[in-house]
Amino acid sequence: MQRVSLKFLAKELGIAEGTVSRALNDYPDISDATRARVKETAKKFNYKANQNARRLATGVAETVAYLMPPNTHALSEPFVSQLLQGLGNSLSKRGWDLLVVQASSPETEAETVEKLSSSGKVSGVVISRPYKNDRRIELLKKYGVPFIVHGRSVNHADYSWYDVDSEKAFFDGVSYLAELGHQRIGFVGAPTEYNFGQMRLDGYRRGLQACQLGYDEDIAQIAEMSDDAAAEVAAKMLGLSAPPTAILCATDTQAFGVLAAVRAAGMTPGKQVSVLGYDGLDFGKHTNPPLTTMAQPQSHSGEEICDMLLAIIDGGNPVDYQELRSATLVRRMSVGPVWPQTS
Amino acid sequence: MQRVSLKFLAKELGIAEGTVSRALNDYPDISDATRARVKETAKKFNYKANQNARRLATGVAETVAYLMPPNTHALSEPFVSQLLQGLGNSLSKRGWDLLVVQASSPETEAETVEKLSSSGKVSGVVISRPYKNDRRIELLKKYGVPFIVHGRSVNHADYSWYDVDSEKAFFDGVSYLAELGHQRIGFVGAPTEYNFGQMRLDGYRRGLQACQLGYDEDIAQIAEMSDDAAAEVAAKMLGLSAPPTAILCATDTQAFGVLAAVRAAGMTPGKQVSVLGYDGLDFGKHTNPPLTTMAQPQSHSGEEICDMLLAIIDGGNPVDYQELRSATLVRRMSVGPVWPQTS
DNA sequence: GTTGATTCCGAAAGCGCTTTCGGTCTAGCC
DNA sequence: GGCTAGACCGAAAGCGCTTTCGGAATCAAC
Repeated sequence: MQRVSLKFLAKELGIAEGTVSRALNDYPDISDATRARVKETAKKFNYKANQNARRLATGVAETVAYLMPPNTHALSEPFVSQLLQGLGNSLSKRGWDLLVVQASSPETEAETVEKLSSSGKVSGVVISRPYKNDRRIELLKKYGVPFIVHGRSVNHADYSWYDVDSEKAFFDGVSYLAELGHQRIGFVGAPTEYNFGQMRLDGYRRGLQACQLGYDEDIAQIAEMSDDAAAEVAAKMLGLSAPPTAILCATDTQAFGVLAAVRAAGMTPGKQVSVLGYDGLDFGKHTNPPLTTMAQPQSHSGEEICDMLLAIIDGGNPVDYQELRSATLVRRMSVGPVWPQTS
Repeated sequence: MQRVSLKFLAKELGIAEGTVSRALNDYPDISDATRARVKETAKKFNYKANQNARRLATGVAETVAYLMPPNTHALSEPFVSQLLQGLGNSLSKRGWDLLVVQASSPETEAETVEKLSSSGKVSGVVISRPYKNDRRIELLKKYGVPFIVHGRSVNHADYSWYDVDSEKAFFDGVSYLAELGHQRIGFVGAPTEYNFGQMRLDGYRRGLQACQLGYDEDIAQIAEMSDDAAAEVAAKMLGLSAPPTAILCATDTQAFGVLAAVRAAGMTPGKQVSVLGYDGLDFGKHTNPPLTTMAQPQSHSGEEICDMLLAIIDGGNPVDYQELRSATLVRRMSVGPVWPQTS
């Protein structure tokens, strides 16, 4: 396979390399006639510019990187493929590339970001699920690489982010449960090193206060974001002398585990104890019973994030690109009014 | 931020650019002393080679692309993130990049492959879910780009692939169901334009034959790979005068829908009608009832595929890299012995 | 002290593209 | 018909790195 280069085309057409390049890139100083001629033979020989050369010459990478959260389990991170798809979609429209980068471990995340920033191979990066104080964000700011974070760290005033107001969602979740008569509302939270874990916990606590309910740490526990870990925690709560009548979960995946724990305790979710998830995973339709959950409007988050990032790359001010979406309740079967006391 | 280049380092050290480069790349003709000196100041200034330049110069892209299946729904493609994770993991160990490429539509897939192959930006590509006769595979062969397909097309003798023997799995699945006394075994298949769809159908039919059961197309239907589409098809089967007592599904996602259809018909999956899935999704634990399924050993498929691809890129013969794995049955609750006739 | 082999490094030529700069050629004007 | 403007294109520099080649320096050996 003879690589067809600019030089080749130039020789073929009998004109200069630079002219071919300009013709292909629609420079105004090329006559329509030669432009047409060039484009035609380019197509004829199926010419595709060598991206590495082009990028070296222009200095623009035309690539954005997505930094995968480390050690994710398929079940725990369904949002990743959605996001990726959206990003890839928008990017390809512009002819840009999507690089998926993975740190081998949480410790090397910072280093990974550093390498990414200084290797010149990306024009922007998006990261997910920030910690409360996220090293990666600092690095990205330091290097001046355009970026946007999917989520928010504690101090999120001076960069671009896209997030769902989960604090409010959990606040509302508690209210919703309280309106159904629940007085003992449990919480299975996500690790608070993640800011979203903290925010959801905060929302839960604020909700409790607003409803005049006390916070009891026996029924407000943090669990790893897996179904099994959540199930374990929930089982303990359920075994308490004063068990919760409803349990709010930081993620749907955890809620799946909690559902299992409730059933394992011989009770029916949605009856003796309600469970409310968060994420809005489609899978929730199929659980036993179907999971009531607070859904993130994540259908097009990838596209939106991409557009925001591109805007920043094009010179926009990051601070102008901060989007806060809100979750919506999707009622299925796992939440019901408080069950009459049986004891 | 002053970009620190080779030239910068050279000036800093008072030696030639080429020398710095060779020192960094461990050429044998550099004294230990200068090599050490170079590496030290490189680290000091946090030098990271410009990848575009390096790739242009060496001609090797150090990048592999994963071609995303077009229009996938999160629910239908949980394998994607697993695969991506495995690929990314293995690649990053070698310092390579993972490009995620998406065709905007099935029609443009070929073009996308073409652009990928001739733009020089990838050293290898992996594609998923081939069609029976896959244009992409032909193109990849034509361009001589190392690649490996996750799955197999019909003629798979002369390229590298990694697949699970789903034909056998479905054959076994039928036998398993037959042993439980089922005589009318239905099938909800995947579109047969995909070779895996065809193979699973073939396995099903072969299984039927082996068990001396007739093939009845009323209860062997193809559906799109979504829960809803499968549910619709299953509902029709269940409404037949001679409905199946067990239904085999091409994918777990479809099985979820079938489960729902069975329940909607007022029956209990695993009792009046058994349903058997394929994929082994973790989520199957949480369905109602938990889904019995044939699990792909996909835990490390990404890593394995990556290793195979790298071996080919390093000069291996593609034909030497063909891996056929087998599925294993994971028994949960959705399959049971044939239910006593009620009519 | 000359030679020959070694070791180490500098110089320079690319890789394939972009982009600036200047020059030629035609058209338009008085 | 000379002059100025465009219009259009060729030439060449450069992006940041790799790699080959040859030369200088060092060393050992006779």
